[in-house]
Amino acid sequence: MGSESEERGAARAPTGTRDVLWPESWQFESSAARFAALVQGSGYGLLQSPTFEYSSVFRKGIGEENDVVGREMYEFADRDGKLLALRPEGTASVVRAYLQHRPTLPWKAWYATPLFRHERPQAARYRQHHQLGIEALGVADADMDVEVVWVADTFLREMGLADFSLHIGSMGDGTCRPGYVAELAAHLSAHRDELCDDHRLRLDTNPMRVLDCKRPECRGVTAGAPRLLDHLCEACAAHFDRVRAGLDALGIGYELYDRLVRGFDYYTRTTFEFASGAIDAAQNALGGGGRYDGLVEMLGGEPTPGVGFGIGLERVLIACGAEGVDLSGPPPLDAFVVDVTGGGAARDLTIALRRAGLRADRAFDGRSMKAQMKLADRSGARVALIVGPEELRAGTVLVRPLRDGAAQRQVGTADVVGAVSGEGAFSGEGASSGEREGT
RNA sequence: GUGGGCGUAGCUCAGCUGGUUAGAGCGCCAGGUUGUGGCCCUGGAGGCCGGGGGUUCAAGUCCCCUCGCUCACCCCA
Repeated sequence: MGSESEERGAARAPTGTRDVLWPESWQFESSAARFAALVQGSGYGLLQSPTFEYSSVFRKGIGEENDVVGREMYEFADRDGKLLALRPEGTASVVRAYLQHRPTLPWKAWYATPLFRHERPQAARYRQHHQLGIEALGVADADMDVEVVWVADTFLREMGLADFSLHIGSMGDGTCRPGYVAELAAHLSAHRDELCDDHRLRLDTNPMRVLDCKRPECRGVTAGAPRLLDHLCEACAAHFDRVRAGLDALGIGYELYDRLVRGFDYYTRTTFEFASGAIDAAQNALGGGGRYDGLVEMLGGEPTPGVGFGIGLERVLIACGAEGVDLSGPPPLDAFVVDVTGGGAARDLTIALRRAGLRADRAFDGRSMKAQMKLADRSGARVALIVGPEELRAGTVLVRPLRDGAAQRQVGTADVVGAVSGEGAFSGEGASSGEREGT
């Protein structure tokens, strides 16, 4: 243990974390960009908030007896003795920011953030992972629940996923849940001896957790337990009906889960989860969310409704891999400059290309032409721009296409940018938006 | 927090019942082609065989400890 536990040798990333190198990292930035486009196009604005908060933000919102806050949170005192915590989930921070700045309601915010939990790592589970999420505060309308589910569902589909299912349920609210929990507790207590070891003990702190237990002992008991959905008050039942009607209207399929209990205390009414059918691991939840009409109050504000979701980016990408989704790679370079005259031409030409809005790179250290050509090939560039003694003398550049069989040709130095553009630069993106001033 | 599996070159791995200078493929570098990538050929660099201790004439190979990775439980994205 202790600070000297690291063995001699290369430094390494902390347990449960990982480095994502190029080009794999492209999947992260492109997915986040896709998400941003979707939510911004749906009226959500980015909330950029600190990665750590005062611990109380999470303790009050998530619930002390929840593992995420009780056992897994990275919590520490800073140099001023303030108790801080690295963000273990996304929603509480958004609500805290709302309370601090009081943006006009309804407030629709989105975020992309790393989350930290000190768990034992395993497949598809890390100590630092990334979530993309949205939160809508100040709207009680069931149609907002539907919108939130639609956004999540749409994002997953835009990522190319198809093999996943949506589970929805309702947690009730302050009117109906207490009565239900009492009834559930009574049922469970009557069968206390039949429960698994863990839940025999935890039964009293949070009876609803037992519904989540996968052990056969608990399953046996909960199979005959009173169902939450049968105990919703009129208002909650009507809300849930409207959510379901909305999903039906939008053609979003789902399965009803009468025992869907999300981990955090703040949920009320609608809860939902997306589970991948493709991930070959125990951790197949892609994301989830729900309504949390009591959270603002729990953190010290007036009663304010809210609903949102968080999606695990790593899991989405794992699911894409499992489903064989062909995630597009990064756009290739337009040109790679090969200079065998000392490097001065490469220096000037490369910068000129970049100033013209082209994607360009070059070789350094005066490597052999063969070595530079290998780098050009490996870079993925569409063309190599070769400058040798002849070109230097003639004031030209040899434009050599690398991706197709087209013939190479000499181009005057002043015309290189145009020639490279003409080879199909930016063919995918806005065709003529690349040019700046005419140079 | 609990349990299982595994730690040999940058990567994926081979090293039989312990026996001399530890191997392959890929990747990398160089040369074959003195102005040209992708294919091919040749050569090269690169390993305290995770770390420590023990058994033995001898350990990458056996034993113990430790660190790390990994999978599952728990919990969760």
